[in-house]
Amino acid sequence: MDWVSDSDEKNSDNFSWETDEDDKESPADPPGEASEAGPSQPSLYSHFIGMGFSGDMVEKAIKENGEGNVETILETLLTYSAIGNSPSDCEDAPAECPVTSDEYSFDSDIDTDDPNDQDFIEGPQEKDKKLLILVDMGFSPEEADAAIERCGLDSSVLELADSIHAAQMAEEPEGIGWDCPKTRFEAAEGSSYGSTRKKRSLIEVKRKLKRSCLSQRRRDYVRKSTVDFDDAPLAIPKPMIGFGIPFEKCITRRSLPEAAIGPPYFYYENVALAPKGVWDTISRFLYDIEPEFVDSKYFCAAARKRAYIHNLPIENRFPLLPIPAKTIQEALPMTRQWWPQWDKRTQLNCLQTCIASAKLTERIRKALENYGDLPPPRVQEYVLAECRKWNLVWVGHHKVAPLEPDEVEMLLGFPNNHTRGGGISRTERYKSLGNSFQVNTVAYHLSVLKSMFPNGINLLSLFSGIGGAEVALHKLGIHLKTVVSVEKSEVNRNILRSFWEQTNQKGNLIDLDDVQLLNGDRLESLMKRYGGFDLVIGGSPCNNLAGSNRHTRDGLEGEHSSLFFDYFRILDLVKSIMVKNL
DNA sequence: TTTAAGATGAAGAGGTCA
DNA sequence: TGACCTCTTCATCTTAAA
Repeated sequence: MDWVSDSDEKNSDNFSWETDEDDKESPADPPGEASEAGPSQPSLYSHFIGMGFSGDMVEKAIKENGEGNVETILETLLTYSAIGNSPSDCEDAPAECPVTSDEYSFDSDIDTDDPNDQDFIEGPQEKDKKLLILVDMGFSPEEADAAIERCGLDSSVLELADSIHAAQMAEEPEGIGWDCPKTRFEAAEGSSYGSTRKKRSLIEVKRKLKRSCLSQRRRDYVRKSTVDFDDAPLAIPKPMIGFGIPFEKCITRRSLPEAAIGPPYFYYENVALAPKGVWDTISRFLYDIEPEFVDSKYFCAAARKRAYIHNLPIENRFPLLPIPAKTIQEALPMTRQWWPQWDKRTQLNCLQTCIASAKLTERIRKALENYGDLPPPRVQEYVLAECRKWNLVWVGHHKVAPLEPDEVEMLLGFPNNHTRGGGISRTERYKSLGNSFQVNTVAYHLSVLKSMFPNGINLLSLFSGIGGAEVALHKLGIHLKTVVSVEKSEVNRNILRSFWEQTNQKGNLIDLDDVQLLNGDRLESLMKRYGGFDLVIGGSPCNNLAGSNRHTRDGLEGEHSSLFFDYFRILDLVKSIMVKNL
């Protein structure tokens, strides 16, 4: 077993794969300690730099839109990228596109008297930034430098990359590419040539620009009463069974957008009932794949409405055995003797991060103690409402209680005592469990990997939490050759480490604490050492999406939930690096 | 300093009914 | 079809207790 923590990386001289290059501060890295990454401007700045935009564009876009509006900043950046320095270019945009040169002109907003804008126009700093971005895109420094010489420093990164690509096309023979499936670039361009990393990025940027125009149009016209099919938000299917559930008739075939096909496999999860438009945006970024909406009540005794976007096959899925109980009374048999006839619940609601207080259960006991087995309707209604709200179960006569952490572990499909011990408090256990995957549900989706990777898989696990993905794969009997796990919470990292040790894993566990530190160089280094990733899995924070959040339900622009864009950024980098190394 | 308790609504889906 | 209603929701913040 080889386990390496992020802190060990920094402190150990034995960490051979970590080169000195990795220690150099990249412009994509936020300043300060890794664990301090947050919503501040440097973080946003590095966030978008990591996506391949120039520093000046990012600064300008943040200045225009404010720090809080991540999606608008992104759309502005995509617009900048496509129109480059020529506002007139945007006039060639589709007629319905509301982006005018007046609104999004890049040059026209430059104040030549402003030293900041002067830096933007020209300067060594700008050249360095463009060089770095091009290198990060996968071009060699020589190619990047030659392109700047050819096109001039005023050229946009997009134009420079186009120029490099043109030079590559002139040099490379035709017919090089993936055998099957087609690459995203091939799909987009109809080319027979296997894509380079940047070539695909260009297509993506252009595609997103088009979509950003559509999105802008959507914002402008959505208030009108006319119904446009394209503008209809994603509908949540009913029943919420995704492509199917065990032992029921399932959909076994689907057509993925071609841009989504190809290594690595990926699997993204978040709350299904997010604010309107969130899943449209997530889907748009994740290669236009339709989300699979699944309620875990079909897999266990608790509801958990989640959506999953993945490019996994959906044929020949199989469930984990034994099949978990699907009713409260079967899952928690000790409650049967106390369960009143007038409480018709058979399943629990979503298991959240907080539980009911002792005072509430005391109030319920007092409300019931004056009555026999059949309290009056108003008392029943009050008690049932609180029971549904807090997932209370009957543990005695007139006595309800919140679930114990062990019971939550069991309902979510984790091993007994998975989160217990090792210094974790009861409150932290509830919080970590409330934020985790339902293992049986995820395992059902991942089960198709077992026959595809008989010798095990390399896993990049983003926002790992308490290791729901790792547990699911382990329970499926899929050997974990290498797991690069990124999780900010030390408590959660300790839980995963404990799982790794308790289950005698023989593979490598590399443990990082901040997704924002995973830049192209570091990913390439990891992938070079371990041979790439077979699966990129993660569920980014839901804090700003969840209905329970009364304070900061800000959608994907929220402080925590905007980390989705890091999932996308990292996934796109992994795809690009793997294509490049084919 | 850490942990737990208690108070804090709103968004959105879905059902019913006129 | 739209108004109205019920139900559900991977949470956050402040304060008190240990």
